[in-house]
Amino acid sequence: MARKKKKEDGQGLKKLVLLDSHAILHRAYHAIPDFSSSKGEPTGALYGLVSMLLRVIHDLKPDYILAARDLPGRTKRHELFEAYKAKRVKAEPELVRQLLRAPEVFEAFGIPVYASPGYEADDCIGTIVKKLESESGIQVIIASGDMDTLQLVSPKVSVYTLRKGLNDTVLYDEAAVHERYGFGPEHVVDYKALRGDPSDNIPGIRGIGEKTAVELVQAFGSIEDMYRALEKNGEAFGKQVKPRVVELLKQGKKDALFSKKLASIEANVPISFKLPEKEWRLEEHKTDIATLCDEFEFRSLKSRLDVAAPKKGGERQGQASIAFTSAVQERALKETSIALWLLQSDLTNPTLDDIFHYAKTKDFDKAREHIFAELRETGRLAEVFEEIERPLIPVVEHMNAAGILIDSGYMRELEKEYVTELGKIAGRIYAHAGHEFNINSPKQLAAVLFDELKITPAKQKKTPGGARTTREDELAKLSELHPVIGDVLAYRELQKLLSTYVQKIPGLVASDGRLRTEFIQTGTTTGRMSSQNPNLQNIPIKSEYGRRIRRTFAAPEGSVFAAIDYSQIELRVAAGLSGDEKLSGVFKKGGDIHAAVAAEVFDVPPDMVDYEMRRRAKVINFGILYGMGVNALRETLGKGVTRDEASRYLSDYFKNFSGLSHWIERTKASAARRGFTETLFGRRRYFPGFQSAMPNLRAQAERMAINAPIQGTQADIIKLAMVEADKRIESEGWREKARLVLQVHDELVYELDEKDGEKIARELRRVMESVVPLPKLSGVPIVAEVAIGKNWGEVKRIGRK
DNA sequence: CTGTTCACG
DNA sequence: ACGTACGTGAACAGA
Repeated sequence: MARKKKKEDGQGLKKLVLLDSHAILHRAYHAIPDFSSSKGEPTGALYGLVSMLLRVIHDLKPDYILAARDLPGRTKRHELFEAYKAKRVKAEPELVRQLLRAPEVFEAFGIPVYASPGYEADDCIGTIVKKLESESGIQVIIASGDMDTLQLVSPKVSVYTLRKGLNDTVLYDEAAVHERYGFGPEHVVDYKALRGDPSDNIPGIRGIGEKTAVELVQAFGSIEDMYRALEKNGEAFGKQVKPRVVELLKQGKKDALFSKKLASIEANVPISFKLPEKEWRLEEHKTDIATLCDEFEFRSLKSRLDVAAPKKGGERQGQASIAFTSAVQERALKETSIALWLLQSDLTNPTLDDIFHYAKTKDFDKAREHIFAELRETGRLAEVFEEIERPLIPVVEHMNAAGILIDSGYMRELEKEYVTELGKIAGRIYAHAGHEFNINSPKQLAAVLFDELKITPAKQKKTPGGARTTREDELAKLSELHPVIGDVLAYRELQKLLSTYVQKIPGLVASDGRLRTEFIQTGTTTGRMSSQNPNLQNIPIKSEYGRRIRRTFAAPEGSVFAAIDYSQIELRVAAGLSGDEKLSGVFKKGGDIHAAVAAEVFDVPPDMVDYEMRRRAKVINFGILYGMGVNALRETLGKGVTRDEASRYLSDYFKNFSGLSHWIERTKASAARRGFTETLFGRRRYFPGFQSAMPNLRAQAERMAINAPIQGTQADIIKLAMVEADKRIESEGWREKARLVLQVHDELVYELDEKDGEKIARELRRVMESVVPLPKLSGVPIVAEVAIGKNWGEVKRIGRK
């Protein structure tokens, strides 16, 4: 299977990997700063280099490997521009020591290194690439620590680079460059010419940032074409480009043309390049690499090489073994980083280095042993690992791989509409202000509102940094004072939705139409998951403009979405954990929890609870979950509620729900005494700073200590539900009919076969509701609701039947 | 790179 | 008298 796939991918081409040695070393040096051998010699950059080489060999399975490097001394670019790479000349001695030893690594791997005095590695790479492009049958992949070589991408050339840290790699081919920038590789230099590149000291045009540069290149292509358009017909140009930008372009023409020269990679470096006669084989270099790993004390890297003696035949045997051990290693790294996170919940998404650091060893096997031994000592944490986190790994992997279908056409419609609307609102704001300014700048906005328009808040709130705040909730209080406030609030909402979602998502959709996030199992201190690149756990819903964004999340032909969410799960958990009889009683009886609590707190019969009473009860209910104090409650209730009233609400609440009140006190005390809190299933969160003398810090720790077991138990429950639901899908034979696509803390979204959707959804709900045995939560039932629809924005509740 | 703001639960 | 709600990720401005 794997072999066949490989052939199709490669289309019969030989793969050549071209490495930028120093770029990788620099990157690795900063990612792993304080790695050293037992003799105290710094080895982080070298470790990163070897790790990257092994990764490249495993991921790309090259037929040839070459490298290029810079030589010390002035380059052609220095002659062009004195400041060029000024920031880089002073490398730290720890890095220099490692740069000097890098040739040993390439020697061991049997990789030839090209260099030419006066030229940079990129230029050597450019030259080699150009020579190879005319040669048929070779596919080139440039492996680099930065994005400088993107301009070389072509149908036969792609760039393999590190997104962040050392483990997250990405492969840019032409389509990926288009996806990332909205223009092709041939215009990457034009983009740099405008925007500049601070890390390379390419100036660009001051005042033009990423966004403007992208727009200009998309509109005009090369900067030469752009300036031609500007000079030939300034009026037409002015219609397309903001006056401010036109002015910057005129002023900065010299800078732009010069920057383009600096950013351009040369293809005429005098090197005698010839394709090696023999293809590169891992098998032939294994012994040398192993010796090198011993020398540098890279035990875990050596173990990636350390496989059973190759069997006869199969020319790719060596590489297949590496692929296999690497997969095993990755899984072991996962199983281990989760364990570490359970022990140290503040250490979200721990890396290999965190593991080494914690276990005080660079031997992976020893580190793993150490961490799991500690986990077993705590007893219940080991259970959380075995029962919840470990079985969850494949479920999350599947969810990440599945992605979710996006209706890109609809998204583009939204973009047009939002852009138009935003323009109108901005126009009104400028009219009020009497001039244009950057509404996105809190500083400029504050100046306009508070100085120029003289809008005076009753109480001028400050940001933590001391500036006058322009936060939504503070501005909302001023809406009666000036009509511009409403426009500013509307502008903010739309601008946020537009830039964060509507304009961002289409560029992230893969060629199969699906958007893939990375759900991180260890992403929070409380036990919840997080989602990134992009974050799909904060897709809007509250406003109509926001809800329409959810409508672009679509079920494919023949499928429906089922969104199954827990109903008031945190409050139920609080009732269950505390065992508070009244609160538990309300949940056992069923019905409207906020109204029921209002009846108790305001001491009226249930049918006398009005809208405002229910609203206040709801605010208090949520506040309790976060350990809210009197002042925060007063502020959140709003509507002129006084401090005394707020204080009375709280005391009435705790008088009524004394079980909850006692639980809160017990939890605080226990956190202070033991240094951690525990969820229903035994997950811990540690509080190192609980003993702080400063009252505000202590209060903050107390609030966290109340919230952690509640939020954490909720996380336990939904994670367990994900595992159990997956088991059910397997045992019922629903693999083809049901797949989990999203988890949003209290909600699971499945893509279900249209015909059996309702049936399957009801069963999954039952699974979600039954993962916690009733007595475990003082008899408080866990309830989930099912909603079904063709897209995420239009799911409709279905009954229980 | 930090501070501010804001989307979600 | 006061800086007081928990947990995230992301865009943008400005240094």
